[in-house]
Amino acid sequence: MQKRVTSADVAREAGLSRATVSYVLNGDPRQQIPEPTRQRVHEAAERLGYRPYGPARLLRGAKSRLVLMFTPGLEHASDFVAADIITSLGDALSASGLHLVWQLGDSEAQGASIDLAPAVVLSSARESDEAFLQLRQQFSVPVLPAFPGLDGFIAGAAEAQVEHLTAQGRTTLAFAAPEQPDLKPTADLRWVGVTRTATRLGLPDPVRFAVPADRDGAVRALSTLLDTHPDISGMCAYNDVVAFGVLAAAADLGVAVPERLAVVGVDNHSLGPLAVPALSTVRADVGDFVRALAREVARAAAGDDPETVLLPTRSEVVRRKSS
Amino acid sequence: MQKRVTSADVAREAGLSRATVSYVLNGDPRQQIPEPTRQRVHEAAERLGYRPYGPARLLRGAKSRLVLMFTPGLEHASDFVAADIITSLGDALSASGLHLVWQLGDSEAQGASIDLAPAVVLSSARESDEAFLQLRQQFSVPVLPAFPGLDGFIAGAAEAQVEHLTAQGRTTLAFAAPEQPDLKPTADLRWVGVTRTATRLGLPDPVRFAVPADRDGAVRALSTLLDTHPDISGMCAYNDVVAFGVLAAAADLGVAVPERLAVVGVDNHSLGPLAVPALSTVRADVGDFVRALAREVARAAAGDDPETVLLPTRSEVVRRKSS
DNA sequence: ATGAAAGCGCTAACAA
DNA sequence: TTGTTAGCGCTTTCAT
Repeated sequence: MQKRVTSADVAREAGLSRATVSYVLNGDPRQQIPEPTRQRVHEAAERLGYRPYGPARLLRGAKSRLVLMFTPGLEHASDFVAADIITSLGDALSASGLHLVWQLGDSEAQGASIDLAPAVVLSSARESDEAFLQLRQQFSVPVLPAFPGLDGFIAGAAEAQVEHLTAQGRTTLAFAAPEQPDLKPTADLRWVGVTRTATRLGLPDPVRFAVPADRDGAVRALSTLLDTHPDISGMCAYNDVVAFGVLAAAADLGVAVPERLAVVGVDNHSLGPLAVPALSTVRADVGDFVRALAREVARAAAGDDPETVLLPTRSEVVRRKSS
Repeated sequence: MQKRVTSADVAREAGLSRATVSYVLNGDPRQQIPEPTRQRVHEAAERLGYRPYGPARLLRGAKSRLVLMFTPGLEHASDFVAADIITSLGDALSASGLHLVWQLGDSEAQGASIDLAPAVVLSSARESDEAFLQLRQQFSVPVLPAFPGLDGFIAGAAEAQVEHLTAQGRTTLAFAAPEQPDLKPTADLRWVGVTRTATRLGLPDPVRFAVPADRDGAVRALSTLLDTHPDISGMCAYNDVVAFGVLAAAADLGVAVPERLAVVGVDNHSLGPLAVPALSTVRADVGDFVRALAREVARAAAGDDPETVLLPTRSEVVRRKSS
């Protein structure tokens, strides 16, 4: 553990005071430092490899430039557009001079919150979730939802699916739900969107069924469904991953897609175009949302009042071969 | 921005000194604090919602419990077993009281390194990479490769692929490379593994070809390949994602898999079992590696000497329908 | 234009 | 057993 290079070292090296060093390095506009002096400081800092020490700076009262995001797990990150959002949010925040870092888990911040001094905390949990509240009381900085308006977003995707299938002349629909218990809340939301839209369009009530994650299970589930409800001709999948399960089952059962059964997923998964047949899906443009969220985070980091940002509720169809 | 609750506040509330508060809260074994006093402190802290302030603690010289990991992008996270490794590494580190956080980008740490005081830094880059060196000079703490021995790991996967295909009686092989330029280095490594193993087994030289990310491009590429090299019967894909492209192209071209062409990917992608036909793949058990890496990181965090940890070089085949 | 010094919140050596 | 205090590295007011 090499000794830390401090601004005092730089000052000594440059033959100046610590104050001058600080002025130069932070470009304090209220000070007039002659050019030669600036040079001396910069050279000394360079020579010594000086890096300001964050904790001291923060202790002094500097505003943190760190944004800490909590996500339960990595799978979740490939869920909906999360990966997209996270990546582009990072970029957008950099533009405001903020740095996005990321922690797995939903609130195990106990330890991290000690060594970490974020300006803002983001959580993938809903504002009403236990995990979210825990974060609120763990941190003394603003805690924001990373995916505000998720409910409307989810329902919107379902709406787009149903409308699309209807436009293709498929009116008797099924909803393919995932089996994982932790996905239940989201799946329920999507299901509500599906049924509500079906009702609005005057379609028969859709049928909900669960698709096991394993292929054999998926085959059995689809087989049973089509046996008991032979009139079903359109399938809204919870997401593209579930849709892959449906496509696999259809292939194994010899069910022709889209002739016999049209399938639509959600999320625009990168492998969708490579499915057999290529998977139709639904996706929302989150560009505006991400930019707005980044603005919102920057505002919160600066201590300004929040402003409501919501995920889009409109999704557009990406039509491929499966529908 | 509410005023921060300090240990002085707790001391005042409890009618004690800051030192006593600190002793109690940190459970200093060298002090004998009577039980009633401890109670008073804990109650006061609880009542005020006191949380120790990290920066001050670190400034005082506490060792950071933070491990910062750099990953270029999220796609990379779905690459090889990275997602697996990262998730389980986080768990393993928690067991040692360390907290894994994560930053996208390879060295744009300029800013973050200021507000962040990690005990150890991990980078997905190779030790010889520019980005890696940059991190080394940016941080004054140990910087470790997150995927040490990646070269052997990659070559090992290729070896397993070739051996598997050979065992299936496929001796004239092709290697399906991705087109993305940033994947080139890794793809080259895999290619070397493929050719070397083929040579060792006395097979004819494999043929390398690039698979565009889009379906049409993939179809054209595969079509051309099979036209020019009609004797090819086995395909090693760079990874499962590329393998999906090959499967899609084969389906579109009416090339029977595995009868006409056996396909093997790498990574055990979660969608592999749902491909049409289910995708054979190759994967290494990284459990031991992750545990060893966690130990290594903990050791580095404690300032102990490093010990070499390497990714496994042996991969096992997950045989499914495509081979 | 530059320097001296205070203080952010915390821990630990030293006093009482 | 508990309190006093120095000092970690940094910024910034105030004095020179």
